[in-house]
Amino acid sequence: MVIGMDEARETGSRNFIETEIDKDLSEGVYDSVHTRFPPEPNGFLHIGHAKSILLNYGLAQKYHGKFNLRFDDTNPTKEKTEFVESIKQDVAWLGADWEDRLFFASDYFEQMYEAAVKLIRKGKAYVSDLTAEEMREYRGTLTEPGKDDPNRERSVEENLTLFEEMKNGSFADGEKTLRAKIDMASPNINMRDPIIYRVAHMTHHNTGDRWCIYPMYDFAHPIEDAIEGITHSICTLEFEDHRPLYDWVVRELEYQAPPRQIEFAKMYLTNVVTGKRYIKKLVEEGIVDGWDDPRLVSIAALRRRGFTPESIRRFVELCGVSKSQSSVDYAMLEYCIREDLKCSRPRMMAALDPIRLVIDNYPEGQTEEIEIPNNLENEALGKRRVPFAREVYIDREDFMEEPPKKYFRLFPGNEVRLMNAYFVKCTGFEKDADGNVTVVHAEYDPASRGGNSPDGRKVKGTIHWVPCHAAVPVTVRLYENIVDEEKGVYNEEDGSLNLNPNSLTVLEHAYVEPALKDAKAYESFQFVRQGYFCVDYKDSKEGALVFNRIVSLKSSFVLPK
RNA sequence: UGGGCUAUCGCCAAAUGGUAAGGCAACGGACUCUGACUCCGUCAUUUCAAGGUUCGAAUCCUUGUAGCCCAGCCA
Repeated sequence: MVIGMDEARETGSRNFIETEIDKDLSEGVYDSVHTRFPPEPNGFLHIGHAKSILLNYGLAQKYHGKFNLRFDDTNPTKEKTEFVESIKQDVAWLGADWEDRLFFASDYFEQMYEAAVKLIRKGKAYVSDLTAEEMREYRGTLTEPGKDDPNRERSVEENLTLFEEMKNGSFADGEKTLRAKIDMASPNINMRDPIIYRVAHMTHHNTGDRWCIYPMYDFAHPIEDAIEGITHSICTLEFEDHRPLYDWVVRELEYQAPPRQIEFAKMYLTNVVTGKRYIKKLVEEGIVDGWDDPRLVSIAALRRRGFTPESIRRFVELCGVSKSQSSVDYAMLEYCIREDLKCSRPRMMAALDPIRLVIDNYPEGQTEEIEIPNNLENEALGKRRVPFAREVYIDREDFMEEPPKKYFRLFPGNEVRLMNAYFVKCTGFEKDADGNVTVVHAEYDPASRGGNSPDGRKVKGTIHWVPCHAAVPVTVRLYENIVDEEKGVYNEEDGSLNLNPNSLTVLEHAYVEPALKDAKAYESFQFVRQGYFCVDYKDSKEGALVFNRIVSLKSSFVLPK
């Protein structure tokens, strides 16, 4: 809750990264904070990236520092320009403002080349002739130390010449590499003379054919950070083992006030898939539309599903930051979108599985307009007028021929309120040959207009309705998580997924209020009664309303089977 | 089995030697023109385990246990 979070701030509760930053600031290591989000443009962003983006951006905000967006595009074999645009769009949508600081690692290739030359001159790097396979053999194993490269003691002059030849295209891919000279016996494999430059004759999305040698991540990243004046280089846990190398690079290159790497645990969510491999499989098998299918958790999918940037920001903040590997309950995300929409969006009526309700004592041909507040908890959202007539659609769930105990919606003889309209009392119903209820009959109390009876009598139930003559027919798509809630995410043994067969439900004959004909007027709305929230028309590919099932039906009345 | 990291409620997560916050979920109850929302209440004598130090330990020490990461010319 907001209160809880404010209290946490007041009591000085901070995450461990803030604690580290406070220390750096008070010790004068840095006098300001500068962070960055450094994606490789090789795919689409998902909820896990949102944590990194918002963490880095949030830190910059909190400390009145700066935040950069930088594409870490040092490997032309994997990167594409199309991803650059989608990533920019997602980062901007989340509200992380990089202002004028959009950078590309590839713009620093010249400086990286110079840095490599500097290392060679210092005797800290050398050109290797080893093949990939030999390299692996020389590296040793987790338990055995590696062996020195036969070229390890090449002269500075020779290394300089060879490296320049590498740059000039004299060698084929894989023929030569540039290695840092550190320690082949280090227990940390990353320190066993890591490769810092490789040859790759390939067109780069940004630099074209200008280069045929490309720096490796471990060499490039600290340089990128240092060039941009990053103070805290925040990354995920798997890079912990790389930190000694990061520090080695900035030390050997003699940067002043070099950046500091701090690692945090990635965000995992229950019942979702983020792995490219699994998503690829789902797409190929036609189970989902693509990477932005609302059942997935890419940023674009969440956007289509109706999540707001605010709800995701809140979610990330609520989850916190730590170094313990953890998996956040999907219910937490649902809570966040509910919280955001609750007071900020109009609440509308709909009949997802409609049956007709005929009010027999309401004059035929008569209509009137009922004024309904858009959101009782937020008067600023105003009111709308909904036409009312003798026949309205109600949801099938709101009527029962033989009600169980404690059912207080419509059943023969019972009186309920049509929301904001009238009290109606059920007088009968009709069935088709198959025994399905087709029409419910009722009589209304004209004195109860607006939803209250002057005689003060109460009804226990209030139900949604839409006028038959003016309702808007729609197709509704209900999305649930693709992964089975009970069985968990996937079988780690064989990599198979436990799919939820109900992840997409299409309702062909639903009706919504007339106001929704002009759907653009409402970015999203709530339809709480049936446990559904929020629609997203704008991004809807087929023009259907997209409902997001985020309130568990378990918490409302469930019809007995 | 070498190195690195992590272990606090079903799920996140605070507490930095001073006597276990908070949120999600769950469960009671009140309220209600959406069985929603809101509100009130319950939910760790104990912090992976066992020892030890201390007036005092989730925090320090010892020994275990479990999980994650690392042997790409990926990031």
